[in-house]
Amino acid sequence: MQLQRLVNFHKTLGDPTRIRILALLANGPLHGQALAGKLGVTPPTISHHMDKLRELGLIYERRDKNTIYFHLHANHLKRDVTAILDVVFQQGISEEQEENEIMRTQEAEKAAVIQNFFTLDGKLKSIPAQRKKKLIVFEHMVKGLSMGKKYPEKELNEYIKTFHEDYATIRREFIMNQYMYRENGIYEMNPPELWGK
Amino acid sequence: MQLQRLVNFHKTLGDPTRIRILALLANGPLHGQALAGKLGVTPPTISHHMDKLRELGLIYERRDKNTIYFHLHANHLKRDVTAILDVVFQQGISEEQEENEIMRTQEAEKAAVIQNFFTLDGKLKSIPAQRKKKLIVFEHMVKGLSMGKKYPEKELNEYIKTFHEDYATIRREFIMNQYMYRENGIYEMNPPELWGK
DNA sequence: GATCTAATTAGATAATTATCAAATCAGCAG
DNA sequence: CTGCTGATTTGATAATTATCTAATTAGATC
Repeated sequence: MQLQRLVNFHKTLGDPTRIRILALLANGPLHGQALAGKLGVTPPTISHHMDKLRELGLIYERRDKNTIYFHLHANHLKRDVTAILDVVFQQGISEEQEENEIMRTQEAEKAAVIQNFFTLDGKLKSIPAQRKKKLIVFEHMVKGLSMGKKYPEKELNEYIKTFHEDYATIRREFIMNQYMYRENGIYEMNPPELWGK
Repeated sequence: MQLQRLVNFHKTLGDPTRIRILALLANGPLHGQALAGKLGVTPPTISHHMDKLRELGLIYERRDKNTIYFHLHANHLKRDVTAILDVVFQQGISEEQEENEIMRTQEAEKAAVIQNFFTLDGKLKSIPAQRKKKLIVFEHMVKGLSMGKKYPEKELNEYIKTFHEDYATIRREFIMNQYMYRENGIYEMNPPELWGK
């Protein structure tokens, strides 16, 4: 349940090499040997750490020829870091960021949908049939992409595959629901005002 | 530095017994044997875990006769949990909670003062002479108390002592600057609007 | 001072794990 | 098919650490 995963999460972050890996990946993807070089350890050690980070859903990888590029799942990291507060205190986070009640309820609803449709390690169980829920799920996934960055179709597919194998359907939905737009094969995020319109 | 402390923090939270201790203390102070009983471990084990939690400044203790009550420093926990995001990403937290620029600047200023006047484990190095900085420091300390709760002078002293040994001066300042008020020996927080007035 | 209670310290054990070298695997380019 | 390159797996080692029992300390009470 909850506790064991929390323990794993913090145990995994409780290692200097792994924290440094996350910090390096925050500036963009890197392949294994590059990480090994920058950190002064051997490739097997990187493999070992990547296993643990992957288990938490904090990274995903994209392959190019023989080289595997590791990417940071920044939104997962941000989401999971405060999870311990939800366990230690009955309800999450602190008073000052409760904002107004409407926002809170909306967010709670979204959180519930995400809880339902994603596994603990961040995979999408299935695409919701209900439009409203579908949009919540898409928004969650799209938040892991960077505003202003250009994504070749192949890279976008790989990203979506970290959630669900049917990347083609989801990529099409991204466009249909205005989360992204395509310009001769290159994808880019729309501003949030357009999402779901 | 930063990194080693971050690692320690997460390593310490990476243990089920310690997380359960924090969750128990979130509902109010408990003494060692009570913790040992509820968790099904022996008192030495509790001592061991308390050492680690104390090192991080996540708990403080108050003695009553032979019994030592452990309290959770909830504000320290909340503060430290997201520290890793500041390290992994150059700047802290996420965009959506940046609020307006003025708030951000004020908060940054406060953070700088707190950084300067508190040690890493949450002790107050000295009482600032400048009034403005002093108020920031007091506000930080007062935030660890609970709104609406009544504090006997002795308990308030003990709390303040977890920051600085000169509890008498600081307790007096709390009153003079309207952070708290006293009613026949019992102290209680004022609403935030009055603080520093 | 003698005794009681609660906590801590000391010492031991078993489990976990970060790391490396060596071997193996998986694509890719001739 | 053959070799090349980067990643993973295997197996070993050293370090860390959660937990226990036994011994000790620190206050309080009588």
